[in-house]
Amino acid sequence: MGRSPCCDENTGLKKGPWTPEEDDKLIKYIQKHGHGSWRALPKLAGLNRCGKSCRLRWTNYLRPDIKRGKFSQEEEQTILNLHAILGNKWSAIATHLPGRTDNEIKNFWNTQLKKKLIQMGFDPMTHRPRTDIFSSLPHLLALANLKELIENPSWEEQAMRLQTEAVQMARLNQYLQYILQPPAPAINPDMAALSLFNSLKEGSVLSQLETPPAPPSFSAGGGSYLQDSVPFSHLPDLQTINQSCSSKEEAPMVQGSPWMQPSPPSPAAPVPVTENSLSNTGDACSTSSYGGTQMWSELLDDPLFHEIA
DNA sequence: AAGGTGGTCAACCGCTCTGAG
DNA sequence: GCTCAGAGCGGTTGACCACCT
Repeated sequence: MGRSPCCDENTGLKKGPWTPEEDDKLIKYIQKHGHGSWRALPKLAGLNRCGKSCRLRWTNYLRPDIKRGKFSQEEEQTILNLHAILGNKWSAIATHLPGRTDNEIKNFWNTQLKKKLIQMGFDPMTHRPRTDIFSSLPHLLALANLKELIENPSWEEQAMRLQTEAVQMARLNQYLQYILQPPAPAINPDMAALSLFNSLKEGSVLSQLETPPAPPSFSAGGGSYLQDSVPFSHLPDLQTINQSCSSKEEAPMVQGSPWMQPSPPSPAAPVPVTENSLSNTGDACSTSSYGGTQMWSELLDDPLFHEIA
């Protein structure tokens, strides 16, 4: 297979913007003969262009049924709806918007709709509330630390504190990698979570995110206690994330995720496995959400996040 | 007035898909 | 079933323009 040779060959064909004369030739030829074979068209029409270039010029610009100008509210909504279903299938989306070309829709999406969604706090790929907090956590924490550094005159204290927090963050990172890695290791992340989070709670930045403290009264079945006792318990269930992410539509987003890198078992000693914990096939799926939307929005409403932002 | 910056959009690049031989 | 040419598609680039400093 591979690439069409027509644009590959160094044939001295013209590139770049089309002149009105070229447009005129192309329009007249197609009106008279139809486009037929695009490859053959340039020669027949007397154009020093490759067929591909002619096709693009015609379909994206010269076609008589092209609708130009701003997208209407309805069109915008249609694009959003279709993109949520079809993803970046611009040509498929274009078939539902008479007079609009895939290129035009693609440009509109990239320059305007995408930004709008991001500003509204939605992931433009999944159309769901953004949940990439973990990926930006280090930056947020750095900002938080910077803020404190500026406000607090005691550099020695700050240095000590930062050092402690660095260790804690390293452990947190290790933990996150651990619970998000593939299921192979037969360990129970819930126990690790309890241990690690308890150790992180005192005096760390994490404690600022905390929900009211609760005793670690968990059942042997594992899992449910997290909901009650762990600072991040108001976040969505990672298993739900994984189930959601295993769907074909979202899968590409997690390929090669750093969260998937195998990592040594957490020092916060895991305990034998339960069936539930095993299904945690782990990727961050970091930019998407699902049933836990509300919980995420609660987190996002946390004053700390606003303060940092 | 000049230079910098950001947004828009036409056009290109390179890959995949499709159908004929 | 395989190969190849042509068509189509999505991502990216770069020219142009408007606005800002």
